[in-house]
Amino acid sequence: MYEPLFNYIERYARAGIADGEKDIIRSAFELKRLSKKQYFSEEGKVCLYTGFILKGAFRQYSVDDSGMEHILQLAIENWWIVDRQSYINQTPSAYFIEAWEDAEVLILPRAKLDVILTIPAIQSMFWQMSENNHIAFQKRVDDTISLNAVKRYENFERLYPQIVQRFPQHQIASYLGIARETLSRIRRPSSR
Amino acid sequence: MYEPLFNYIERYARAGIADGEKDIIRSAFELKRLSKKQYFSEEGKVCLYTGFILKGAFRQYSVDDSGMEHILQLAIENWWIVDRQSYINQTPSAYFIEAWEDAEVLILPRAKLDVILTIPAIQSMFWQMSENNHIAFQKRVDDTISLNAVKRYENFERLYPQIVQRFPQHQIASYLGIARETLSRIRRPSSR
DNA sequence: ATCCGATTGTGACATTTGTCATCGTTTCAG
DNA sequence: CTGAAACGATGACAAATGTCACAATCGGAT
Repeated sequence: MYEPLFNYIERYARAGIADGEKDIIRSAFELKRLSKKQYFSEEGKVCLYTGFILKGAFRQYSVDDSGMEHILQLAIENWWIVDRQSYINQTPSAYFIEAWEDAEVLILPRAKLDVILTIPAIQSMFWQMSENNHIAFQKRVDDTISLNAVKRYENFERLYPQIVQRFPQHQIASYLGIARETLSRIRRPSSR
Repeated sequence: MYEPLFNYIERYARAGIADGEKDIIRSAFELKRLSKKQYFSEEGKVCLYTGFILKGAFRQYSVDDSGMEHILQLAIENWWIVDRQSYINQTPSAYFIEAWEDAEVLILPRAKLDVILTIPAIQSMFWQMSENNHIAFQKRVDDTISLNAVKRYENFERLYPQIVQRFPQHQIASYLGIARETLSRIRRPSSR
């Protein structure tokens, strides 16, 4: 059950994990199952866990004054889900994180974070993650201010083909910051 | 000369720095002066330094196929400038970082990064910075996909009033992902 | 002081994208 | 199996934003 996590850590930390360290990790993470549409965390509540997705798909979104949802992140297997701001500072979250398919997640409570950070491979993995995350967000901002709807979608499709398969179109549209009708038209054969 | 940096570290790390540690920091950072329009780092070249701005203002931007500039970041005193991707991995950068006013920067070569990371306060400051940076980018993405041009500008103006004062309008427009004419119209009295 | 480039403002118009209404299709719980 | 809800497509139109052209203004270098 923990294997995908161990693999992930070793890949990103570019270092092995000792058996003793694996025990620490096993005692820090816990398995949680969520069914479709169940919340991993909610707006107004503290995000209690960092989750490593073993199975399933999630979306993280905010809801504006007019009730419109804006999708900030879509995630599938081997991705992490968490509202860092809320999780780290234990403050109320501005986002919902919702299972979009029945899911299995390894969850890490905030208090256990400091424990596993004593493991060098974990530290180095988190640095790397933080780095990658930064780069991805920077790229997303760059794309959003530079490209029109068509190119943003083509880009997204190229980068995350699996995501496109597993989420409905109107959620992809929301992620890209365009109306669902616009995405529907973009996907129409004539324009591609 | 190093005082603003020490203050910054102590504020973000929420911890003091010992005198010995200050010496390490002093020997890791070096002062660099740049005049207006001088590059701190360039597209295609490795970003050699992380810079802490003592004085002046910088912009980080990419240039697309049609020669259009897209501003990813604007920065002034007490901010950091670096293309993390390029700096960390020592790979060619996709961005230009340019002084927009005559500037003084404390620069940290990549090789010295590991040295100062042995100082706990520095580690903790970098975690915090990384955290804040993540939150800011996440917010920027959220704003960009959720809000129209007027609200994005109002937002920006409220968040970074100093920046608005010190950069020309067309660069603010580029940062916000709108045409300079559009921003000019937004700022026209009638609409506010 | 003066000149030149950078910056800003503005009108006219084009293009992109959003909004609204509606319909057909798919999915899924009971 | 079946009905309701979710999803996706599409036309008509509206609104937002971009593009182009040009004028006005500002600001620094000589």
